[in-house]
Amino acid sequence: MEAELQVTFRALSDPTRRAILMHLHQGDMTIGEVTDKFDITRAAIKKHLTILEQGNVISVQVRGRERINHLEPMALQPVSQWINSFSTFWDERLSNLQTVIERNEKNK
Amino acid sequence: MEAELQVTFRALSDPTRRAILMHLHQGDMTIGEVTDKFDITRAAIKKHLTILEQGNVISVQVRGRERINHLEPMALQPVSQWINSFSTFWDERLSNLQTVIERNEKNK
DNA sequence: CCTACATAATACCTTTTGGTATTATGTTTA
DNA sequence: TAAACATAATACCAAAAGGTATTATGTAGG
Repeated sequence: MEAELQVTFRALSDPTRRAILMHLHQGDMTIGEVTDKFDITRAAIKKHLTILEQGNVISVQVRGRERINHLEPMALQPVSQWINSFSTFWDERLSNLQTVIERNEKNK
Repeated sequence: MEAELQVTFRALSDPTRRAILMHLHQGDMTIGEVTDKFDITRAAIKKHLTILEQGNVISVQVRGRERINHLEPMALQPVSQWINSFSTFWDERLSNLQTVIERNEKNK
């Protein structure tokens, strides 16, 4: 459990990797496509993608000679839960969400 | 904004530091008291506390010759918000929380 | 005031991280 | 099948991180 948490936290702890996740949020991308979004070499991007994959934050599908990188947002859940285990914070959030949910109900 | 996110993520990215936060969740502690919970030197603990302080995740109050370390759970909010910005995940969480809130309502 | 003790500061070492460069491998496609 | 192209693998470098050891400093209390 702690081990899982750690690989995920490690994956998220670098600004470049978080930026990659944001890009993948728009849709799946090959290594080359990801590289085009940044000013660093493909090999460096590849290293980041490997760490993201180890953290289960992305999944990779090999298609022909390409590797398609796909965001796995559910992997963020353990991190979110860890954060929410600090109850003071949790209570505060809960009341904020109450408002959000009520607003959603009205729009139905 | 990214800068703030980064210092917080950095603070959380180490297992020892997360364990320190869990201990501080029980109550404020001096450096010595925190050290007693671990098997590493006081100097190493102090370095971790400095990084936690830079991430605004704890605050420090100097009292006489002691430094009282205090948890600041609200600092986790930007990280939580970043995670929730991945909407697939968010939608899933929202419905879970709906359940939690409804249960709370019944207990009032 | 002076001694004991908690924290601070500094120097130093090892490992990890982020990156580049280069070479190899495998897959299309003309 | 050969050439072009995308990814993989390896070696290497510099900087940062995590840690210990040691010395300095400041504060409480007898």
